[in-house]
Amino acid sequence: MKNLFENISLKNKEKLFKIFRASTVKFTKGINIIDYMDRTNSIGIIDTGSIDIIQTDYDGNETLIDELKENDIFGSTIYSIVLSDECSIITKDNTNVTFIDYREIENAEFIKSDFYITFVQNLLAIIFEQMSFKNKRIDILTKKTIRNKLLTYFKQLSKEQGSKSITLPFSLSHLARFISVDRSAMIREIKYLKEEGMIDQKTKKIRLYY
Amino acid sequence: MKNLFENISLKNKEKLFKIFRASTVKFTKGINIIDYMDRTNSIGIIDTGSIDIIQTDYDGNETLIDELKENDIFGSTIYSIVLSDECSIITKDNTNVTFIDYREIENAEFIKSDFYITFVQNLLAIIFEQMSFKNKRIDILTKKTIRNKLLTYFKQLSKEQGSKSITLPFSLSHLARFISVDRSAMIREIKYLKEEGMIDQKTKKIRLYY
DNA sequence: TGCAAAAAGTTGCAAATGCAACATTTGATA
DNA sequence: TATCAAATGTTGCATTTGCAACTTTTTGCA
Repeated sequence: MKNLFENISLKNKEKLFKIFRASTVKFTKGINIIDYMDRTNSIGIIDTGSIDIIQTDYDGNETLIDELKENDIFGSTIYSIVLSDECSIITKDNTNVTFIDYREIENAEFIKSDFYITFVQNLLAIIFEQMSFKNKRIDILTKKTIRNKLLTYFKQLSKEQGSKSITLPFSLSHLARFISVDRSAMIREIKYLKEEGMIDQKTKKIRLYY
Repeated sequence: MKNLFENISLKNKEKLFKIFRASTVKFTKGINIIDYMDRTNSIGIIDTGSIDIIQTDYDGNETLIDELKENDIFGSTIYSIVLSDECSIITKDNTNVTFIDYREIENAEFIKSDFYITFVQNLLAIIFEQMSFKNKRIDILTKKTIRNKLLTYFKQLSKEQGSKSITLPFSLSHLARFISVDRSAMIREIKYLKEEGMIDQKTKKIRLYY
């Protein structure tokens, strides 16, 4: 996975930080970052660690909007409406985040320097990757039954891992949140899939027979 | 909405076309573009017209993955796994699409020219907008009931249109496909919302009371 | 290695949803 | 303006799902 400052020297990285009025902030586990950021114009890049973007609606239900890891980007420009008051950005580990002022991408002075172009290209690559990730999630979420959501996700993994034997990158509880269904209902559906001989499954190891 | 070639002269646009091995293709209504594109390395930009990205699974169910309009971008880099065989890209009108070779963004020779930077910045702006759109759709799709999907979507529109009186940008049938629920079940839920005094609705005009 | 917390798995039941098969209204156009 | 297609709206019913309340298993770590 590409890093935002890949192929950029430390010196030039510091220059970029100046251009973008960037600052790196260290958060401990379990902090809501949103209280620390300028909601209107800044983009956060995760240097190390990981965060969850969680929305809580009026009756207290929590939905996992997004989960971000190293090199992922978040911010009001990307989430716009989503990043409203009901939203929290919670660190899952000790996490370092670099905030840059998005507006400066458009009117930077050092615009013709090599490292500026490298930076923008890196940014582009990261965003493309995130786009792809989001499209895959939408592909799952638009399926109407838990069964089809699971099968779609398994097929995606199978393609990525190049095999009919796949390993889930996270726990089943986590998978349920990711595909946005009730955990127990999901496990029940997995049981049915096993009974019908569509899959074999033991915790995170799954073999597809379809 | 930003155009990919905003602030770029016709002459420079032509240079960019050369750099990116770009070509513009005219499609009539109802064509599946996917047959005409290099699936691995090209990005399509819609100059005029609109397209639907539709997935058909084994039992013939069609899901609307995405619907793109002028200036939107699509391509294998973005959709990766989604753009597999079950996927079709169908023109809804007469549509002009410019294909560029994505790899050339990274190793272009004219990299320091003004218009190249402008181009990349335009691309960035367009992608940010699409990201935001996708996040909003995920926000809706992760809601577990039709009611919450509707309320979430209405709230988004209300924020965008700056009013509690909103106008749907498309038909109700279309809305059902967008939030990926059964149309009749959705209309039933809208009826309940009206009965409970949460909203007023007449075709595309909706007033929120919550 | 033992213990507490997280994850996995089960089940009954009420509520929500999809589906099918209609009737009615709206809108485009010949 | 007559006509046909698309969109809207309605309803019954079977299926799917979420939810709650459990038990059992796994895992991290003191």
